[in-house]
Amino acid sequence: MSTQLLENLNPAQQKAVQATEGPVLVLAGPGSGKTRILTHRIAYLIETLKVDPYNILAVTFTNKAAREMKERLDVLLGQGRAAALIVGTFHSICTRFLRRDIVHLGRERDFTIYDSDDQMRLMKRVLKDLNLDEKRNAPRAIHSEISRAKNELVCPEEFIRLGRTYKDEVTGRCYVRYQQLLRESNALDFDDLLVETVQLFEQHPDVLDRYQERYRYILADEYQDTNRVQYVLLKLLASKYRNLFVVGDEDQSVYAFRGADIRNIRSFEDDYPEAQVILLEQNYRSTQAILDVAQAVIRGDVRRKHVKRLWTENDKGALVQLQEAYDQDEEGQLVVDEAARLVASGEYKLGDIAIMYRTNAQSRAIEEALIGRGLRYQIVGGTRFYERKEIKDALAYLRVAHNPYDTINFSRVLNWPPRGIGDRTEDELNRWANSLGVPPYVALQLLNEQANPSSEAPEPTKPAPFSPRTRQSLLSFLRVLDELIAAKTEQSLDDLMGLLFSRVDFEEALRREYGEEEGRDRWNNVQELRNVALNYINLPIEAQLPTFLEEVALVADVDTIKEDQDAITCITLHQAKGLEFPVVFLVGLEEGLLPHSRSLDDRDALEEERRLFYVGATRARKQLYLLYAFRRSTYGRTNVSTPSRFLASIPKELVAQAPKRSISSAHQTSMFTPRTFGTAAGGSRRATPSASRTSQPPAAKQQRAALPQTPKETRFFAGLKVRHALFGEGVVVSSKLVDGDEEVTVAFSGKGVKRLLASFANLEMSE
DNA sequence: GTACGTTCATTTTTT
DNA sequence: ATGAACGTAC
Repeated sequence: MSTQLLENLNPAQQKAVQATEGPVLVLAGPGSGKTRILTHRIAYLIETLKVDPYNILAVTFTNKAAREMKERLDVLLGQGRAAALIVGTFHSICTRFLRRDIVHLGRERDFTIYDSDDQMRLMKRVLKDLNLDEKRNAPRAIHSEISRAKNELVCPEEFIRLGRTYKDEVTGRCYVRYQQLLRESNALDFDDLLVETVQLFEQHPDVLDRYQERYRYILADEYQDTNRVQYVLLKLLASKYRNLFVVGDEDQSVYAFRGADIRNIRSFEDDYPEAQVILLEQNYRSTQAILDVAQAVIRGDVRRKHVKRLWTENDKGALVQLQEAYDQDEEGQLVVDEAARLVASGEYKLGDIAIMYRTNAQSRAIEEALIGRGLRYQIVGGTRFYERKEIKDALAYLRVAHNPYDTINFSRVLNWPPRGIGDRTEDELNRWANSLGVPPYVALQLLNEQANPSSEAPEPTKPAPFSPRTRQSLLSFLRVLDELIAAKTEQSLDDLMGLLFSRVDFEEALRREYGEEEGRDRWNNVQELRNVALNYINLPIEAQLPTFLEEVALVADVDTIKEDQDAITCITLHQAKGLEFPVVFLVGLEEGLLPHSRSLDDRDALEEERRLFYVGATRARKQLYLLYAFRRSTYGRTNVSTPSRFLASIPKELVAQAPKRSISSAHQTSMFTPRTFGTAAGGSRRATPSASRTSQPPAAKQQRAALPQTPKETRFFAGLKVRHALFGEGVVVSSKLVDGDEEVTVAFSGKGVKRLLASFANLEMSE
């Protein structure tokens, strides 16, 4: 087995794979087999150093990479040998940790994960709560400030303390409120997943120690793209055994905008003075012609101190093609014609070809050209399946069923489909809930209690400010939610969705909203979601919904690329990182696009754009095409454009500058018959992610509230989350002292409002 | 409260 | 070009 482990690796790669224990930094250029090295290193640890796979943690950049790594390990080691090995992205790994241990931070383990859409809605709610004008304070901008702060591990209090400008002051207040609402909703946003994990480790050394003991060997890919919080995470985990094996390439650092700090990789040797550093400069992927061009571009950065000298034993290969198109439509035409020619020649298949661009918006012209040609394609990114409105709406119901305190998704479905609850009512409900100190869902339960007092009726709360008619609408909504909440523990996810779609009549609602045709398309999409749910049917019922929701939140778009289906891949340069294709078209190589106009006034940003070009070019194995358009329309306006400055750093002899419109080299493509047609936009062309199975961790070990003999003050207060053996999860509405005991009014999810005596009820506090 | 028309701003890249 | 946001009419 060991022989197989090392064969097909060159000496430098072998050296990396067989490095002794301790910190290792592998600086490796594109196409040098980074992923391969990581995989083989893991195999080597297990096979030769006899490390238990259980003690290894590997961080990859995408879930797709994680999946592939596990598959390759199964081949190298034999099926199932590496089953205990943990491989995943920072986000999925941290989620895993938190599901287990977030209770130490006084939080529920069943937290909801907020994606960017949820985050934006939450941000808008924050602005509303703080009476800030959305026009003057762009939610996106404020959110990205907050996100940046989180990635640098700056908490709200510190942010305010450090703030200098008025804008900082506003952002600081938003940050505070934003976190409050997240907590009230029992939700974490993407950034929180990492931040909370760091907090968990910093505040609970015993917990950290447990993880350090478990993960004695840590490996991380794309180390140049780590940001502060990721860096700290790795550092904390690795600080005990110091077996940290990282792989990266400065020249491929393209995520500064989300806080990636190139200094993390540059100062690795300072952090770990005993580190072994291994340099890999041989490229196995691309032809010499392609490498020459890529190198020419990256060397254009005059500030670079040392230039990695990439080399390859591969053939020179075909010259890189450079071509100007008249406009973006012709650009699409040229690409598609050439792609069709390549396929017709029999040399390549559709799946060998990728079209890469800087911005998602560019995909449209390409897509139209592909449809026109009838070539099968897949677009990675853009409007993702899970970001379609109808999908988000369906998911929103499920997420509220899972976690009724999720304010944002609650608002989302409150009046969808329209049920007579307008903005006015929503505001009123929120205000009323705020004044009671409970989430809106609990406010609805109280409203119900006021309307139909039960036998154990708690004392009347502050009367709700709704007209009878509005109240009816609100209560019928509550009934829908409660039915779903009741069903989630008794029915499979598939049945739960069935109930949702019939009870809410999704099909009808979509038809009403979008008309016959589009309504049907969207309804089909929703049903596709139900198909995805079938992947979870073998899990225990109580694990199906949470697992499904978690995986839906964490799939990245690049994870959904299908290789088994022969199709051209359209993808942004960022997402293309780590991938390779025999044929690559880089389109839109113009000033303002690559480099992007937003980067023009910042040297660092500009150099990042250059690296982006480099990343794109080095994805190609055999053939690289560079295209730009003479004029391009953006937002309906057309402008004359200039070729990208990066093209200027490529020596003329390295490219074949095709005369205008000659890439297509005529229409001798009649032999070519398209096999399938890409589905037109709006349909469900997008791949649905296949879901892997993970079992849900066992139930939380809750802290039990110790009851004093004779309470002098209430231990429970409004808004506190509690658990009851019979009624399950609930939120305290009020509490008061009665005859030396404490009488607590609690609104239980799906079970209504109950009045309980603290001494008998055995309420467990969650925070 | 909803439906429909008008205006207006909007696009960098992502887990 | 597209879609969100706002106003007016029902």
